[in-house]
Amino acid sequence: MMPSANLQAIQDSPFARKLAAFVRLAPSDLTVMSDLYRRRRKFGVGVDMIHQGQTDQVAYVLASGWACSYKLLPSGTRQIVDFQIPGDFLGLRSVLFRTSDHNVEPITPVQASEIHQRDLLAAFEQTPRLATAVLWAASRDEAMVVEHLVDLGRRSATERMAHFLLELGGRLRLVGLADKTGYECPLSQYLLADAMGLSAVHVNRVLRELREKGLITFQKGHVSFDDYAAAVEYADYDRGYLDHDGPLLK
Amino acid sequence: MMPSANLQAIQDSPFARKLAAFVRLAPSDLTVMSDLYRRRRKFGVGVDMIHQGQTDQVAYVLASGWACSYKLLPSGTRQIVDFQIPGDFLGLRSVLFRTSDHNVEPITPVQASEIHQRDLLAAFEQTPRLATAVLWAASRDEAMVVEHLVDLGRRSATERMAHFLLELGGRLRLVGLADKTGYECPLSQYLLADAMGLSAVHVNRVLRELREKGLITFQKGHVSFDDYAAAVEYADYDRGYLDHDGPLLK
DNA sequence: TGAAAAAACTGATCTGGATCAGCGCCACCG
DNA sequence: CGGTGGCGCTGATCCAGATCAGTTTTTTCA
Repeated sequence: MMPSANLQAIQDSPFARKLAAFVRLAPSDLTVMSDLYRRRRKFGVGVDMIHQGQTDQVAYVLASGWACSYKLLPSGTRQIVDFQIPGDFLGLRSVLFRTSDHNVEPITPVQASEIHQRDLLAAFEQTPRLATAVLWAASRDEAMVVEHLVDLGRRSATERMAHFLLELGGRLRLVGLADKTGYECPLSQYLLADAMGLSAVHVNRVLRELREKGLITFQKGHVSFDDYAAAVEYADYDRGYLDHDGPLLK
Repeated sequence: MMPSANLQAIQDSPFARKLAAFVRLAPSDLTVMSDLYRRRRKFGVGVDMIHQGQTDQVAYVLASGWACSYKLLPSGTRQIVDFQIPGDFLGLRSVLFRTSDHNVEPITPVQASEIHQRDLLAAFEQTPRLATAVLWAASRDEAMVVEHLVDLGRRSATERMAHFLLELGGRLRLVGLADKTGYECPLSQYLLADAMGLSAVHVNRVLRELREKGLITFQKGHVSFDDYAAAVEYADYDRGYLDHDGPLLK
């Protein structure tokens, strides 16, 4: 039997907090999650966690730290597809489906729980609610990639940045790492540039513009929403799929 | 018992051809697919097949015709996220996961088979191979969305167009609607513009450039590869995840 | 079969963001 | 404690692609 202190610990983990936003988790779900969560690993900055072509049947759940998934181009530039924050799955696709076609790299030192395919599938059989929650989370992550695509295709650099910072805030809020006023953010302007399809120089100017517009300030590793409502309006940010209160499925 | 003429018909369908590229399908798989494939519907151009916020537990497999999924922006512009061609699933996400967050619109008159959630899940239970094949196909579609994101973020308009036309060719080849020399393509320059994040005017110039470079010609609804190898090189097109011969899983 | 609408195409001009070249400010560390 | 490399920041210049304003060709359909 699991000691209840342990159960409390898993309940407070970013992973559980995030899934709890999608379904109401029973104590038995938490026990299963706690088992999944056991095998901890650390990654230093600059050490790829997953690289292109890798076919391992292993995924991770981020416990702490930030990472990013990206694709390299022959020109030497890269496109960051998504950032991973605590509670996020990483390599879920390569476990459920096929081989990975992009790299994942830590941005800060990372602690992550290694999850093997068979353990995940076994857990899904034990608690279908967990499977539902994980698939919903995966589904949300994909919706964000689509939103990111719209960003790159049809929004101006400044709208794009505002949209991105709002979305990141929504995700962090889900795991208790942000509130309505702002959040800590370890992303350099170079990383932002690689994600937004901009040059680092222009990222700097765009951040200045958002600050001068009185919408969002990003300085010294901290993002603050100076006028949340106006920023939402400006960026055409649809909070529906991220900002909601309480589990969607009771 | 299913008459073998019928079995032949389903085997020649784009849906079966596509899945057969991922797994070797047994006759029993084909029988199950044929059942799924039964409920045919037609859609005229301009009639949305799926629209934002819809929560129906229904998906389609395109039997003939082309469609596109897109998101509208308040500015009135739109971003096309992906095109659907015969054999493609459409709304699979909304069936497996949650509500749809984008619109799907036919580009040409479309024939599609309606597939209900319970039928799909029942089919998966009967033939796990089918489930594997469908999930692999879904996985490939997502890889394409990521590739599209890289297009928009980090490739020039001309590279982007070349990459897109090559990728489309690869997809069409999988269902027997293209060969190495080219394919029929009903996309207007306006549609291309909405997909590539460009203006229609610029799409026109980009197509001219590709023609003058001797790489790809797109005229009168027909795409032809004038120098396939050079185009692949120019566009940094990774054929790995699309162009392969024979099923990946024997 | 002829008019109207849609699509392809073109030239001229403008602009958002890239690129180039640099400065100042830490944090690290030998 | 002086050097060095990373990061934030700035001004000047350039260019890919948008926008504007059409003309021509093709398709549609009454």
